[in-house]
Amino acid sequence: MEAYDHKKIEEKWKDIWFKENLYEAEDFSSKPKRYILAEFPYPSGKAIHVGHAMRYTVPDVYSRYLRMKGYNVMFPMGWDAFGLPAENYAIKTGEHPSKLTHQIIIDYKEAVQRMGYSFDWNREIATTDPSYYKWTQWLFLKFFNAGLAEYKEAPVWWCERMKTVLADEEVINDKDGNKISERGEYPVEKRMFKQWVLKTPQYAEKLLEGLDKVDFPDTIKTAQRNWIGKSEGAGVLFDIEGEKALVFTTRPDTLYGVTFIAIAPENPLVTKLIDRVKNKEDVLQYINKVKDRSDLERQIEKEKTGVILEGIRATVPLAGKKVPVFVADYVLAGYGTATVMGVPAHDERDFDFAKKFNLEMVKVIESKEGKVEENKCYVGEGTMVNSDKYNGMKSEDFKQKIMEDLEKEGLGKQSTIFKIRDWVFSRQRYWGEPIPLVHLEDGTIKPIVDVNNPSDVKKKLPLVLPELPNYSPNEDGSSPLDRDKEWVNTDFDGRKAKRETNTMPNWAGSCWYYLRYCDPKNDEAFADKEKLKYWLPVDKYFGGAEHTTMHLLYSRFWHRFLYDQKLVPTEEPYQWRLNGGLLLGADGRKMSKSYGNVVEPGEYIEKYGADSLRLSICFLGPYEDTYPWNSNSIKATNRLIQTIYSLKDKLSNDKPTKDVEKSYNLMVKNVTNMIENLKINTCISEIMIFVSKFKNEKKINEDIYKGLVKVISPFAPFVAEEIWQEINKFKEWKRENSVHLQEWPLFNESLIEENILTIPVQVNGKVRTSIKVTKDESEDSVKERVENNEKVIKYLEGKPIKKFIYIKGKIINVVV
RNA sequence: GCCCGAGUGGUGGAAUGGCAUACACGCAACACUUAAAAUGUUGUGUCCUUAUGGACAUGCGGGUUCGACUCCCGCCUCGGGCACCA
Repeated sequence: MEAYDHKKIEEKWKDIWFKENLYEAEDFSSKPKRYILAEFPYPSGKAIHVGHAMRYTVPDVYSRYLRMKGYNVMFPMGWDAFGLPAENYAIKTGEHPSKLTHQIIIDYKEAVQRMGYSFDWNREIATTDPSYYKWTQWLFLKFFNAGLAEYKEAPVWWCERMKTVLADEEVINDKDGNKISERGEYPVEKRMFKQWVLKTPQYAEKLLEGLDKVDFPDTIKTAQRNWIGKSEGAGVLFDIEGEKALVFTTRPDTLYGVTFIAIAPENPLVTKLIDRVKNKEDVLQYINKVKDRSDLERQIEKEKTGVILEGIRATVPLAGKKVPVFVADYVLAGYGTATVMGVPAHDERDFDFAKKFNLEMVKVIESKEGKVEENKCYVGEGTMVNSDKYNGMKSEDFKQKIMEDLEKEGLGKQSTIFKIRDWVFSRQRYWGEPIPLVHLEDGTIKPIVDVNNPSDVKKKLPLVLPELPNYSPNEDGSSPLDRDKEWVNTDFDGRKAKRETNTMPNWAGSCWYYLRYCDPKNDEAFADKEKLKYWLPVDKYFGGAEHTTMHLLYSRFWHRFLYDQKLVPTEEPYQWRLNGGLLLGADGRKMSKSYGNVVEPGEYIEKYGADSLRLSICFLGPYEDTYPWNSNSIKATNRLIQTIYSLKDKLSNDKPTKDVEKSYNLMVKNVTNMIENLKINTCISEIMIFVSKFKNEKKINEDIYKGLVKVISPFAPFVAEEIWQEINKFKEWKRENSVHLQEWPLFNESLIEENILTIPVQVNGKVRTSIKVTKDESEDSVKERVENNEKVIKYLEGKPIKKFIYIKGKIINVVV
């Protein structure tokens, strides 16, 4: 009897599988395809941690299972190696990012291979590889040519610490409500900058519609819907001293309750009106003051602020009433038309503002539930009052009616607006894809290549990122690439030109990586159309919750645009999505070096083996939940493996006992169903239950043992292969003999079913005893026996039976 | 404030209308051992009871049902997202 030596076993199979590329996915195979994707890692430290192991183990188990079920499975892996995480790490270590990412990729690859993940290494990609980012640049130009990429001056988030702008999605709130960067958690502030943006709002409607067609958890769908933020309402034209002011409102039914107009300090209307304003100095002073206030200050300010434009009046359309006009910073510059019609009686914010400035309140909706108190704000629906000829209408009906009437007069129309903003797509950092555009001296911007001309593309792309010895960011917010004058100064059709020096954000490469996996080595196109047609959409996409409104939304946006360009065959990239939970430190806090609670998988692989680690990760609980790391559970899973391994010394051809046969078939049935439904944690329980029965047998039936080895092979691939080779007495390694290319075992339902069942008997819903019934016994016969059962009689206490319920094979309930 | 999600033993969790607490961890006792570790066996929701047995328990309060962790209504707590979005 030899002891289980995980080190020897795992080292051996890791190398053999890699050399063979055992898990190759075949383009155009006649087998049904399954595209299983787990988000690729971005290198931001020197080694993978156990959190990565959690993210990849479950998808790997599932991929391995599908392969054994006869699917042509693509389960690819790559490296998202551009961007801030890698560059910040490079700065910290003093190593050049290009050298550092190269080394990290080698380390990560070794680490994931040690975990036994069944990736198809022929499809490995790295976003930093020029042959990859050539196509990131090409795709960007598609956006540019379609008018969806624009160079635009706008208030954007600036991170002083990282010296770069960030997208809205990359800015989060800390515990105190301060705005910080998602990456690094540094403070950020709004600043005016000229930046490249991709116009996501133009795809807002399509991104919303697409959500109805995919199988995502509700949490993701609602989070994306909230982020896109669709509001339906009306655009209404007000006249302000001869200037047209468009107001967006979701409540046109409150039009007759308008008692003031408020416009954002940044609204250009202010400039148009300012010379006619009597208190010009006050207004300018207010605008200046507001400009210096951060968004945070604006938010925490309890009282609303603003200033009246003296001598200026607005006319409410249809009503004809004249109302005062204010500049107020509760009106946001970036949303709607930056102009609000103030209805204090029916909007909380307008109410607060009106109270502060002692403005008139006009109630136009009477609540259904009865009279609304004077000087209270009522936001519900009801009956119209104080609204001229419309009095008495239901507010819901009036909403329609007023829009029609406004439209007739050319004073308004239905309109829909979205919260989602332009996606700020340029960064003032070195480690990203260069944007393939040039600026001519007359200010025009041109792509460096005609994307529709293959020979031009071949000649001019990729635009390679120059090797800057000093890649640190500039203090003034310009790009480090600006310093490389030789690179910057170029020509375009014989004219002098300067290259665009901003780089793309770290999200760029991940927007389309799942497309590249379908055809990773193509030099003529980002991917072959037929291959995309074969593989897409991604059938199961596993990733992190933190990407819900970032990568997951961005890549849906790219994909939908590419679909409209007829470059991809499906409307949506991912058919199904599951967000994985986190693995916390043993102390229940987020794993972090500063807490000293980071768990390195290497330590556990060393001590117990990757198989044990994989099992204990699977066993923790559902994939989508978050858990503190518990090093004890790996001891249990290690014990399980040792037990299974030792059973091979008791092999025999003797018939198995009925009990073992039943238990085995039940285990196979349950594990099969559970993997299909991705309930991986309970699979381990089922295996444990069977093994603890099986191990007590004096002799181990060989066929059943082989079945067991196949069942554990997706979970513990190394030890399964080792046992499989040995018990089949394969002299030398042959690819087709790998346990991982075998067929998933079948189960025999008839061996699981029992003829005699033990059924619990309830009296008034409480279990009091149980009786044995045969499978086909009639209800009458069961009833008779229950009625005569001693215990039942005792609990009936002589009362007559009101109702007798027998759910076949499950339960009996006697009601008195 | 609004929108999602979740609350089950000492701990991770199982059970989607049918025997609540599977499977583990931890703990305790015992066996093996000079001893410890490892391993194995048994026990382990709470309360009453010597036992047999019984009562109560899935955040709280109601409801539907023969039967509710599961479905419905109202709260509480925690986690996450959005947040002056007109």
